[in-house]
Amino acid sequence: MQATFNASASIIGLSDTQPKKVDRPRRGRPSKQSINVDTKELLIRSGLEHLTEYGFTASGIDAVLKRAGVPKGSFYYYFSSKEAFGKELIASYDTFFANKLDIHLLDERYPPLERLQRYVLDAQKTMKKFNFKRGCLIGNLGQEVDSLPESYRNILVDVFLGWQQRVEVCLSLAQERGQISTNADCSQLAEYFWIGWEGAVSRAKLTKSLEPLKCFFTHFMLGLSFQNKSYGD
Amino acid sequence: MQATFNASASIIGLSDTQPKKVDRPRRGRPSKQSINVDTKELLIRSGLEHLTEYGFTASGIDAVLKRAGVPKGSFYYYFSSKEAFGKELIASYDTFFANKLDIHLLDERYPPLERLQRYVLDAQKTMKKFNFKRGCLIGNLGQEVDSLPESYRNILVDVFLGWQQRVEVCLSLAQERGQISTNADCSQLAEYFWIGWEGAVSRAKLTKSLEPLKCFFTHFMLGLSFQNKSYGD
DNA sequence: TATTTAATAGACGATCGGTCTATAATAATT
DNA sequence: AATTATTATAGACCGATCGTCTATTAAATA
Repeated sequence: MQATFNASASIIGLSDTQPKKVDRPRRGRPSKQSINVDTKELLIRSGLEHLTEYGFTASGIDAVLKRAGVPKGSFYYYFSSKEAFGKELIASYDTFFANKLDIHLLDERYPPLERLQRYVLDAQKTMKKFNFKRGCLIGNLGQEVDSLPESYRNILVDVFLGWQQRVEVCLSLAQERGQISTNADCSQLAEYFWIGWEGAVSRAKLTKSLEPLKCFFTHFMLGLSFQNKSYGD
Repeated sequence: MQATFNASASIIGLSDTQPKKVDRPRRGRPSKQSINVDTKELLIRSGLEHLTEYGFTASGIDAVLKRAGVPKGSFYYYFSSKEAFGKELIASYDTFFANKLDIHLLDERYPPLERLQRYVLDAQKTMKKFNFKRGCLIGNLGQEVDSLPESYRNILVDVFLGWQQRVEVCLSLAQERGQISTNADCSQLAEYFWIGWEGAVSRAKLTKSLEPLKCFFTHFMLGLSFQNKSYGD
């Protein structure tokens, strides 16, 4: 499963996909040196925009194509099915998102817990930027997993595990520095973080407000302090 | 918006809706004394089963009708549209669910925080009973709200508010008894509960496991203790 | 018995999602 | 230069779904 990193990374870096045919390859076999991933990347990007907003079931191929300015016939040249398309979107999103987490959680300029907070602030900024229309692709698909191909289930679980491990590492660092008690289970805490955070993102989409994100994170951090004070030796 | 309470309450009390024509009214004008809400209730019940499992967008009218063993012609006799149907489902689910909460949270045989725990245990039992296929209708619709009629948004927000207020009352009781600090904001805590709980339900559906529910509630309760210890005067 | 009302039956059209075949444009081959 | 192979586009096509529509049945009512 090769993620098309450029396409996915662009979802937050750039403005919305415009339905322009400019710069897309012309009909016919292209020259050998011209790298023509443009159309495929455009479809992935458009797909990410749609699916983070509407989920899988409610997102039609036609809408994805229209947004990208790509004709329908091209779709099944690049992807064997909507299911396969979705898997590439997941991989792409995961690559982009895990990278984003790493950028924040491995940033040694800040203490571990502040890194987590910086990620949270980043996410808040992003949600606001898109007027709370775009949520988390993995959260969306997780919610509707029973309407999806069964093969998606394990993929989604694994993606969450990857994110969870990153947070766990960050929390363990905080633990080493004595900011969380040595008795606390950082793996459990990281799971707890993602469970609640996804709930918060969903609620933020619903209420079109940052408040749920702030509410969750505030109390999550308070909970961490408790782990520290009550279990510390 | 009148909720059909019997239909909604039955969603957990009884086994799945069977496509049986038994007991449904025959064709033609029924006798005056025979109360013929059966068909409508059957449709609501079937709709709740479908939508708690698959959400709104992925649930077709035909599937709901097939499960209930009701022919298509009847649907638009009882409901003017799928949108109107959905609103009745929400009202019905809310009535059922708020009642369930009240049963637990107002049960004076137990101290307030134990009541909340008893609700959580009840929910765990229910999710397991249905093999983690059925989640929370409101959580499902909340996630896909951007694909739904815009009128749904406020309705869903209000339903959450109602549930939140019930939990808030329960937490305030605990606060009166000194189990939560007087400084803690029970309204915020109740919001925090539902944000995280919905995330946990979604994750439990995905992983087909009780673990996320337990994980969230454990840490939520630990957080409460912290509120108590650190803010208490 | 005739009329009205309650409820079911299921055809129908518009739309849309997903797939497939045909075709165009260019590169590679000879 | 003509032929073949490859890349990508174009859009027809089928089936499913949503919502509406008319017809029909059966009981109550007058």
